[in-house]
Amino acid sequence: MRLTTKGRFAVTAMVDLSMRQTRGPVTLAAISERQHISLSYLEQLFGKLRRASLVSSVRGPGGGYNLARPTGEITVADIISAVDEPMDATQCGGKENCIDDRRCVTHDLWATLNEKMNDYLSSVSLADVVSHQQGKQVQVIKHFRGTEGPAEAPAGKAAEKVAA
Amino acid sequence: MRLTTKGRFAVTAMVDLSMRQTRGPVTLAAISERQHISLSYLEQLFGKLRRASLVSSVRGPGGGYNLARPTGEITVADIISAVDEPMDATQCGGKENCIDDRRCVTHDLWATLNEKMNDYLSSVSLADVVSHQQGKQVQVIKHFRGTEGPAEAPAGKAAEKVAA
DNA sequence: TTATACCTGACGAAATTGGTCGGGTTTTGG
DNA sequence: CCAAAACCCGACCAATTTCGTCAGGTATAA
Repeated sequence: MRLTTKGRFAVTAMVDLSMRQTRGPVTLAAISERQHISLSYLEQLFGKLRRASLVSSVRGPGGGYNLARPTGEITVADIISAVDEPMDATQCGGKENCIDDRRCVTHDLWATLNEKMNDYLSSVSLADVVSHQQGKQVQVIKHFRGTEGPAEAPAGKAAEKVAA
Repeated sequence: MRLTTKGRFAVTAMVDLSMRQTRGPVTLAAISERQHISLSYLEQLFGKLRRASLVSSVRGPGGGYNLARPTGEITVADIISAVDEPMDATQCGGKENCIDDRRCVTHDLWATLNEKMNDYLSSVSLADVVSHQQGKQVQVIKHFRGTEGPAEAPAGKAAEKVAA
């Protein structure tokens, strides 16, 4: 899990998409204009997002992008790991042939920290970010109640956290 | 708060230092050998760590580095922000002249997320990492400690915090 | 006084970032 | 049918960052 401006662009674009998609597909051109991200860069990012099944595309005039899942089921971690390839960080490349006797210290160290980071970012959904962004706080969760089916653990937890 | 391999090297080195410093200062050469990080790169990193008052140096033979504070009082966030200059991310550079009417969306969005990230990494101390690393599996962290009050304040506050 | 070890700055190759360009392909609507 | 809208794709590029080398310093214990 790497955290760079690239991931930020992606999350920013996805938040924009979340807030507009109520009326059909959203074009990259519109996102580009609103968020001041170059169209070509957005195309690269959304190519990855599509391949990661986070968005779906509609081609032709009137087309654009839709979220592939409800906002409550897409996490910040999903987005970031879709566009930022994971940094390997353990120079032994996952093997256990590190010269040290008991696996190089970095192994478990980063595995643990990575996991923690991922846990956290996985607990923040697009819905959380959007609702907070709109100043409405937790209201969005109520909105979803009937239509969403059984609420997932991460989303619900995140909602509590934001509410707290 | 950026998260790259550079920060990982720094944390790795600091963990190594933590585990060895019981018997006097630790030389960079020793860390270099154990963690397979080049000596010159370590010197750059420790220059920053020293300037951030996270370590203190002892020159001359028998010298090396010591932690400037007990392991429980140095957090992962301290280390990372010492070596990774913060990513600015809001292309308006903190100004409010973003072309959008109501401050570009990225502003409050990243201020909030940044704050959350920082809260988490600030809740993990070197002592936590080391004890977990040594297989003790001490119930890792008491994280989620602070985040109650400030998080939900209207966006302006978070922005201020980051700007400060 | 010498070896140890920190300290500093300049320099560089490689990767990443953020973006451009020039082409496609699919689909709507006139 | 045909043109325009929009996604799709790969090559390419400047700037920056990453990771590291090199060549010197300076402080200090032995």
